[in-house]
Amino acid sequence: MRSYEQYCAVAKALDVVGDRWTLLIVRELLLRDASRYTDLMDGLPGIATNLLANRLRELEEADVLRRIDAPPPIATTLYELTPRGRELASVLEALGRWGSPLMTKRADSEEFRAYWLAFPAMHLLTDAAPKDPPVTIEVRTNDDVVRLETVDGAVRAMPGPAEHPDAVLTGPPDAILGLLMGRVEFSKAKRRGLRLEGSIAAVRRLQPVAGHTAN
Amino acid sequence: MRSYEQYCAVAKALDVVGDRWTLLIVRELLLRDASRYTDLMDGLPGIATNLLANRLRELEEADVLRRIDAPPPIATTLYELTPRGRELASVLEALGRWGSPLMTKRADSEEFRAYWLAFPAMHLLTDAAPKDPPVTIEVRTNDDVVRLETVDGAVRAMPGPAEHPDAVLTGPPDAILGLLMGRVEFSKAKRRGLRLEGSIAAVRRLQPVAGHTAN
DNA sequence: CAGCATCCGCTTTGATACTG
DNA sequence: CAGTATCAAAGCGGATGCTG
Repeated sequence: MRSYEQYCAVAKALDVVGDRWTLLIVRELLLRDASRYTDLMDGLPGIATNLLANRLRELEEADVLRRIDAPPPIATTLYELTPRGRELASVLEALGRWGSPLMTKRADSEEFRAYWLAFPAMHLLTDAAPKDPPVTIEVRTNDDVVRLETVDGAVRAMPGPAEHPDAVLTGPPDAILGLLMGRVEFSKAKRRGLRLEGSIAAVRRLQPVAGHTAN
Repeated sequence: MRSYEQYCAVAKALDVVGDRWTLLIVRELLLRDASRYTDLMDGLPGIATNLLANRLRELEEADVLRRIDAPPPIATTLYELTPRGRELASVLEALGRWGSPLMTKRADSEEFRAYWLAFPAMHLLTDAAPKDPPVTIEVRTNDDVVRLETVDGAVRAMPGPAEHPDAVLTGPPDAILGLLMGRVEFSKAKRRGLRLEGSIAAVRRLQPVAGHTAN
């Protein structure tokens, strides 16, 4: 992208990360850590392969990410954020918070990856009973599995199944997200295809932070 | 911009504000409140007039801003952010914070407006002596004047001159910003063209928040 | 197959000119 | 002042081809 040529910190930041796809590449690397080229392609449905290659080069020059040549057993290059790149987390968090009210019903055309749930889980949910023993909830959606865990009053999301989950949520992503964000009643979420095994109390421990219940 | 077609809050946000120039339009409206079309043109050096017209229409549809037809004496349309648009302040703040280390020496080609200083002043500076009586500093740069005031430990920036400033800083924007952000020594800032009238102690009350002294 | 580079049709951008 | 109209150039998306 052409520089804005403005002596302003916001414009300078956008000179680096304002290009199309750029912040979504950072999202992928924040959520999945070191990734292969093909992993990035899979997590960025719709991107053109030449464009991804260009962006990776630009972001490397801008010290946002670095490429590492994995040791012989793997034999592929990996991309990971630099410390400077990881500082973009606050930008992504603010954007995700602002975009959260737009996450209503999912259109059929919209792509989804289960690990994307880690973002709203971490930033938009808290544990309503932080003193109680931690809970683990397994979430199965889009043919993929993630687990949500309460840690010190916060909520963490990790890829893969849970060992002994307190609850298992299965169903379409918009029903699961609607329930967790308090936008959709449990009964309505069930009508949208949501299924619950285990403790509903464990699910109710996850509460949206103020300002995100509406809509 | 084409939608990313992803069921992800960050992608949804970027669908609305990810276009070129869009977040800078929001910056202008955050800093100057209701603005005329020509005011926006002036605060966005480099934008094409048709592009500004397009963006304003899109942002109005997205409930980010609204146009108000000012009463007869003014007889012009004004643009102002909606509450939803004002919530983008956190995104701009995160971007500005991240871009701040890039604000080193100003290139001759880079445009600058004095009121842009309000952003770093508000978000990146604090009052080191909040118990003491508040101070006012007048900043003259780029043929324009803004004043910085300490309020409850924070720093506020307002357009226009101060009545009885404790200090007056005059000089190029990068010297002023370098001094305030602690990146440039006072003596070096003077060599870059900075001039100080009044109390240097008043200026030293303004301290960068943690994480922004380096570089 | 992973990691690109090349080509091509289309859309967006930026510069300029023009209008009520 | 507040835009609209026009057009060349750049960027984007999709398909395909090349290399280890």
